[in-house]
Amino acid sequence: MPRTEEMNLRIREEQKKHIVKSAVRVLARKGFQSTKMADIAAEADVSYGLVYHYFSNKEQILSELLEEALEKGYQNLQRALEAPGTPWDRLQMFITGALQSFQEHPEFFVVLYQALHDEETHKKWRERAQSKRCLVMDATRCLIIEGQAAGQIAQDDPDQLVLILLSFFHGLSCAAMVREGKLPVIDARIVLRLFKP
Amino acid sequence: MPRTEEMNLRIREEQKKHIVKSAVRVLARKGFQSTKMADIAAEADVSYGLVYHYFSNKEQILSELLEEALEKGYQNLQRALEAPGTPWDRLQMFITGALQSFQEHPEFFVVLYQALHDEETHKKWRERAQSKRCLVMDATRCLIIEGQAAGQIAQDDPDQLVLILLSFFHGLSCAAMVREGKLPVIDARIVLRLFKP
Amino acid sequence: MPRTEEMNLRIREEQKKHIVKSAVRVLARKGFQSTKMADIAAEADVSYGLVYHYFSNKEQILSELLEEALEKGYQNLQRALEAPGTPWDRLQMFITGALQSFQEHPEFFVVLYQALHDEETHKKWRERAQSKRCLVMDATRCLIIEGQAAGQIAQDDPDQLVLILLSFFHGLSCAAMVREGKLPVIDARIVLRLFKP
Amino acid sequence: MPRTEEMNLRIREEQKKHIVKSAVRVLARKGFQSTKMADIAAEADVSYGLVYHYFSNKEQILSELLEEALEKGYQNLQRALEAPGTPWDRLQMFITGALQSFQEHPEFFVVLYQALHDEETHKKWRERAQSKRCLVMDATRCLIIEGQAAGQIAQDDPDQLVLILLSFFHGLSCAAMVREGKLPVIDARIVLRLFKP
DNA sequence: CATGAATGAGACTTCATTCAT
DNA sequence: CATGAATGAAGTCTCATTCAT
Repeated sequence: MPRTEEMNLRIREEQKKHIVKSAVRVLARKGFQSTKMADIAAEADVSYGLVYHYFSNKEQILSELLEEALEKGYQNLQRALEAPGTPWDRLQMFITGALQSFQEHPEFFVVLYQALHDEETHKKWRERAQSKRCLVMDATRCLIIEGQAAGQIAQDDPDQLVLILLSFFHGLSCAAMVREGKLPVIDARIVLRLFKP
Repeated sequence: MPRTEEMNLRIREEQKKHIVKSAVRVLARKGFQSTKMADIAAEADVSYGLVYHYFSNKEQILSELLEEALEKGYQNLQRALEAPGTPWDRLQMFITGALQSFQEHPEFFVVLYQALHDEETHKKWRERAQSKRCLVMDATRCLIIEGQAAGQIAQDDPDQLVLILLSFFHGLSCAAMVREGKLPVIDARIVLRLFKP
Repeated sequence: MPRTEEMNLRIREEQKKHIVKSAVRVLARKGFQSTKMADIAAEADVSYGLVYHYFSNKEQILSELLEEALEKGYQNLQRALEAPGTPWDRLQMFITGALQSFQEHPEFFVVLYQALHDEETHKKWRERAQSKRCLVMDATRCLIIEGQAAGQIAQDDPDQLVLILLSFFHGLSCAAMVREGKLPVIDARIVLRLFKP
Repeated sequence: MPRTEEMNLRIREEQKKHIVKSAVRVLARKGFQSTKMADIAAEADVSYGLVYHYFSNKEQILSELLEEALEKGYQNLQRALEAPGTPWDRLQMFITGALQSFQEHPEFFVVLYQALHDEETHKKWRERAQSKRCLVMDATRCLIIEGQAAGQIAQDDPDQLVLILLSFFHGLSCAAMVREGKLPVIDARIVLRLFKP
């Protein structure tokens, strides 16, 4: 009895997801250049020939993965921005959500930061990552300015505040990656003090 | 008549320094794996053969460079710890000094963070970098605890405070690297708010 | 459906053997240093990438090849030593067998002699080759001494007799290599005159 | 006071000789390909720049050295051939002289044999070495035939006798090279038994 | 769908050779 | 005459990718 079309489709779907999930772990640990196709295949416990069944090349894997990561990174901000409540409430929501994301999936963010900073990343992806980052920075700046207008946030240079917050996020996801699980859970209230008037 | 012994020595000395200085720039931009020897040679404007005249291989360059970076990274902390004044004063000094270092030589710190996190870095160097990082974390934690005892620093979990500060430093040096010069100068007073009781 | 496990194994087995067989020919002609991986690949009529699929580096090929050569070189002596008959009979058997080996597979012996004499050979292999040579020398010396006691072999210094015989073998295999086929077949009786009382 | 012309000349002469003498030792130990210019310079205890003062390149050193070696190798045979006495006397003289040469300067002969057998040697030199070897073989064969006619030498195939003798010489010089000094001195009378009727 | 044998571009590294001093 | 800094061609080796089964 031959496999049904549908079964094949489901197998494809699952294998692809499985490979991406494995890839993101290795990529976060080693970086794009250092990660060999064989590493990804080994982590996914499949032959490297199979990886080429599902992805046309190494870059393709990074692409799919970054797409997902960008999505993840933005969702949280969106949710916070669109939430009801004062600017302070929304800032708090953003930070809390971000902290949780980093704790849960540092790999995605580490890969994202690599793509953002590594000169070797294909231009197309670096630019997409950078433009997304700009969006995040702008949105965060707006939120801060709004909060300052409402007297809820300290009257410092918003650019500095944004830079401090996002730099902290970057460093935190790297730390979470290396010492997975052995990291203290960060209390959002401490971070929020940065913004206290 | 051959070149004098002394002249040769000076040439060697200067070329080596020149190559390391060039290397740190490229390495910070591209990462160890992505950086080709040809890239380093091109940045230093010498033939790649010459690079091998002075360093036995790529790893050797990283070694010399990390040695220097570890030194740089630690000096600032040492100075702050040994300074007179209250714990708060010393914390302020440490943060101010660190912010300045990142502004001036982000390359060194970025390479250092790469070595710290990249699984591909030769074990010897990853371990040295990690043990130095532990020293920095411990010293910072002590300073914080002292400050808390003196009532100058918020009574939060010192581990969290340390992690937040160092993560921020990491992210900041990466940001400084990518957008050299186009970054707002961070006011230490904002960062210090993290520690305000 | 993937190739069966067994087929892959057989392919591996055969390709490895094929490459070693090709390698020994080139190595005997050019020597280890002068033999490029490309030469070996060309002789085996495969890409040089494939050579690395089966051997981790050039040295590894030499290793496997020397292992085989040492085996070959010793077998003949063993057979002769363990044969029934007078010492003279056994000496005759040894010489006859050796002459035939050199005629048939001079390559192996030439490579072996290179490893023995060339300072560049990895120490491990030079030592193994030398210790095997010592075994051969010792065994031959014993045989000679036994023959002398039996009055069948001339009463000369056994060390000289051994040295003469083995030196001749060495030179002969080199000559056989260079002028493959165009060499007169050596009559063992002439060589045996060296040992006539 | 500047150096006189004559002094310069003598210095040149001596340095050249010194470098060739050093080169032949290293070349015999390592082979042409494996011998780096730096090795030769180190053995001669001069800078490698100086080697290029005296020789235009590596091949040139080999050339001068082979010229000398060919000379050495032929002289002995010439002397023996032209000596008075029976063919047997002359054969004895040849063998005795050869044995002594190998004892004293195995390096030259080893390098000569390398050039003879190594496919990588510049064609010109391989051909010169081979044609000289042919001369030696021919002369030896003549001597043997003459001896056979006189009833002094065994009535075996002269080609085999020549091959055996020269193969032995080759092997012996290699052995002498490796274990310089620790070799028993070969008694020509044993070797002469090969030719006894 | 799945495997791993096979290929070759490209990076690392060595070392003969040139040249300024 | 003498030195060693500087260069780049050529070889070793890695690994992304193709393809037969």
